[in-house]
Amino acid sequence: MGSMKVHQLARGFWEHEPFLTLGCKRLRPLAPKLASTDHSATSFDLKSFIRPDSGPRKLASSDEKKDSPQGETHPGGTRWNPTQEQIGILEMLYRGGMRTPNGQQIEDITAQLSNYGKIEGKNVFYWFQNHKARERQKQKRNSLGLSHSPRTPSPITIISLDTRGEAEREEDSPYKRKCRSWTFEFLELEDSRSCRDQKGDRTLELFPLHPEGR
Amino acid sequence: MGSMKVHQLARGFWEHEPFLTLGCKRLRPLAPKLASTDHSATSFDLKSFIRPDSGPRKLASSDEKKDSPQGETHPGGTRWNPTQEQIGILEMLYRGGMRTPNGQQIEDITAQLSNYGKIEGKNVFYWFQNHKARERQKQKRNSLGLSHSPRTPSPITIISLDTRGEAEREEDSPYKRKCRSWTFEFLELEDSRSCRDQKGDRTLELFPLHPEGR
DNA sequence: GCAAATTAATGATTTATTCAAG
DNA sequence: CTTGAATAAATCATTAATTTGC
Repeated sequence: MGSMKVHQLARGFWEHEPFLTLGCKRLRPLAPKLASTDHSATSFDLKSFIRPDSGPRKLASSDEKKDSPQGETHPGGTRWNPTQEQIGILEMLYRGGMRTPNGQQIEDITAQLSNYGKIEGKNVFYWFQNHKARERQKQKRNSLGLSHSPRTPSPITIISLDTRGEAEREEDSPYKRKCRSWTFEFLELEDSRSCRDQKGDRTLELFPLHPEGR
Repeated sequence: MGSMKVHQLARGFWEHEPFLTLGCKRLRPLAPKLASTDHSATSFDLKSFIRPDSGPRKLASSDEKKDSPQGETHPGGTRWNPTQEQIGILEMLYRGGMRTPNGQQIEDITAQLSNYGKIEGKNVFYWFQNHKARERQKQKRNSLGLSHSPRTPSPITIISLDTRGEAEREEDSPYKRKCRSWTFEFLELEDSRSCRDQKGDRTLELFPLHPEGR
């Protein structure tokens, strides 16, 4: 089950340097970065030298005054670390029926949640995506593992938030046309910690293709 | 100001949450964000989370100033209709090796392509996504159906679209970590946007729209 | 008791699939 | 049919829990 990956090392076929590679210092000789499925007992873990503070600061000007000294929200500032209040509100909204908020809704939610910690719109977006997906797979697993009682669809808790009769039942309808207006931020945060260049070993997925397809 | 009635008939867990519908008040003394163990009642004004979705998706397209040089345009604003020049440039970039441009690159490409017709960043993003996927599935189908002659990639034609020598040999590697920083556009605003206190210092950037946009 | 090593959760990206406009 | 647009699934990567050795 699943997709097996075949590492094809056809390094020569697509090996055409498209652009003039210059200045790209990101090309570091990092370790091969073995796949996570590695089972060897090599206790060589190299991810434990990320010192939270006083770490190797970049030689750039220390202009990242963003992180407050308290660092309560998320010290490192790498990825969003939600607070309990934020999670609570998000879960409540989820239970209220919200599944894929649009841009306006994300804006509002973000604005509100920012009172409890640093947060961005994409965090809200991702949270809903992940939560929805994981709830679904959890339910599926339960449905399979547990007794096959497909009844009891869910203990719906429809909290109608006065949507003026728009109904807006955002149930489990897959593939709904929602026009989410979004764009990129163009910030290009090229931090040294993230954005690892990660030499990509070509892997070709051989997923079960459809019989006829379309 | 709309008096949001909150019919919170949840299932008991959130019964005690005092939801203050403060309406236009948002100045909050910066919640202390206590430790995660704290579970105090978080007051939370759901200003207008479940906004009634703004039925018409036409976002104020009153400015039909878009006199397309080539007639290729999307008058109603339904979806992007690329011009030949745009497609040509995009294909060149693709054959040059670009697969998943980051925010900066998308910005550049969009800026360039906007000379040939209306375009947004997301169009560029989607184009690369779709083109990559469809090239792949086409190739897969070919390789499976019969020993089809492999499309010779042809000379690569260094395009170097004014990107100041941005190397970025983005090959056909699946799952590459790219730090694309993006946010939503949040211009779905119609009426009833009353209390937009617009902190401004929030993390969402709300960068000004491009001259070609909207 | 603490800190490194390991594991479990989950945030963030990319790919696959689907829908609908033209 | 072609393809832009959007969502779901898969997966990578980082952080918090948890375990383990001292």
